[in-house]
Amino acid sequence: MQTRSKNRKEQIVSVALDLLQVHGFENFSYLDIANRLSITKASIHHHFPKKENLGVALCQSIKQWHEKEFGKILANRSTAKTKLDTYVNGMLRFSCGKNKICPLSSLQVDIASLPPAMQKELRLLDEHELGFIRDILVMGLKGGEFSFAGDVNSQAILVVLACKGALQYSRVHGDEIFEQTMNQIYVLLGSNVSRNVA
Amino acid sequence: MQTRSKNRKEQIVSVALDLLQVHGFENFSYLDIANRLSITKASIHHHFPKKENLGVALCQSIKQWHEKEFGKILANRSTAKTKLDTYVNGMLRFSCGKNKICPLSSLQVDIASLPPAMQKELRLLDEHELGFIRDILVMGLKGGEFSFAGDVNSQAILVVLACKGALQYSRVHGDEIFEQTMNQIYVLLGSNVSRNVA
DNA sequence: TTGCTAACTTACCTAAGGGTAAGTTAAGTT
DNA sequence: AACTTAACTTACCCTTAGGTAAGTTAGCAA
Repeated sequence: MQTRSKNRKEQIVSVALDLLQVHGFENFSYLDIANRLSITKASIHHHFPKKENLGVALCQSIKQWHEKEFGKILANRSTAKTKLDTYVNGMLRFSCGKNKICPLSSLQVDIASLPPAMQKELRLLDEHELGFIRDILVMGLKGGEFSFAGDVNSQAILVVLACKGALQYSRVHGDEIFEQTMNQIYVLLGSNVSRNVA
Repeated sequence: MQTRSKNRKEQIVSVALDLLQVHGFENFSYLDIANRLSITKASIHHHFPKKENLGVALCQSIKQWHEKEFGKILANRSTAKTKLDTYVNGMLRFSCGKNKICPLSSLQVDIASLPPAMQKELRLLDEHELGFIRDILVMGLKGGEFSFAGDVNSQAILVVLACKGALQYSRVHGDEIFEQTMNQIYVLLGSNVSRNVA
C-alpha cells in the first residue's frame, strides 16, 4: 500500500492540471491520475466524488495561481513591456511546457461538454486574465511604451488570444512559431518600428 | 430499415465535421453519428472501419473545401480587405455557426491523442490555410491597402490565430467578442487610423 | 432471372469510463 | 489503550466506446 499523504488533494489537482493541458478535460480519466500517483481510482473518488468536483477544484486552483502571479507582476516596479513579458515567458511558457497548452484554452474547447459549474468558473477565469492584460496595456499606453490604434479592451483580447493561439499552434508546428508570433505582437503594440508599406 | 444512399460516406463525414466542431474528435462517437443519420453504428464501420479512417477522411474533406473556397476567393477581382472579409465572414463564421469552433482548432487541441496519420493531415491543412492568408496580406501590402510593421509571415500567423481564437472565445463569452476582435485585427492591419498614444 | 456487390442490421466482444459500497488501515485525540 | 476520523483498497455496477463477424437486403448488370 501507499504511504498516505495529507496533501493528496493537491497532488491530484496538480496531476489533473497536467493532464488537462495535454489531453483536455474529457480525455483524461481517474485511472490516469491514479496510475501517476500510484493509488487507486476509488481513492480519487474519495477526494472528488464526481469528476465535476475535480473540475471545479481545478478551476479554482488555476484562479488562485493566477491571482498570486498576477499580483506579483503588477506589484513589481517594472515597465509594461516587462510585465507582459513576465506573463508570457514566466507564466504561459513556463506552465505550458512542451506539448502543453494553456489550461483555459483547453477548457474553452470543451465548453459544450463541461458541467455548468465549470463553465461558470471558466468565464470568471477568462475575465480575470483579460482584466489583467488590459491593465498592463493601459499602463503601457499611459507611460508611452505602447502605441496602438483601436480600443484598449479589444487589443487586450487580441493579445490574449494570440498568446494562447501561438501556444496551441506551436505544439503542432514547432517552437519557433511561438517566438515569431510573440515578436509580432510586440511589434503591433507599437514599438516605433518602421511600417511595412509597399 | 433505412433507404440506402449512395452518398452515405459524405453524409457521415458531414455529420462528423459538425460533431468535431462542437465536441472535438475524441468526444464524439460512432453512435452519435449513427443516431443523427438513423442508421446503425456498424454501418459507419462499414464505410470507415476505424475511427482513424474517418478522421483522415474528415481532414481531406476539409482540405477539399479549403481548396475550393480559397480558390474562389483568390480568383475574385476584389480588394485584399474584401478577400480577408470573405474568409472571415463567409468561411469561418458561416461554417462555424453558433457554438462551433474551427475544425482545425478543434483538431489542434487534441493533437496529442490523434493518430499520426491525422496529425500529418492537420499540419498540411494548417500550412495551406496560412499560405492563403499570407498571400492576401502580401497583396494588401503591395496594393497599399494594408500597412503594418514586422514580418508578413508572422503577421499572417497572428491573423489566423486571432480569428480562430476569437471564434473559440466567443463561444464562451458571447458573439460580440468576435466582431470586436475582428475589428481590432483590421485596425492593426493598418487602416490609417489615429494611433492610441497617451 | 440470376447473381454479384455494397449498404446495411443484429448481435456480439472487450476495454475503459464514471461511480458506489463496504471494508481496511494509518494516524491523531482523549 | 480505546475511539474516531479520514485516507485509502477491493470489488463491484452500469454504460459507452471502438470494433468484429455473420447474416440480410437493396439495387444494378449480365
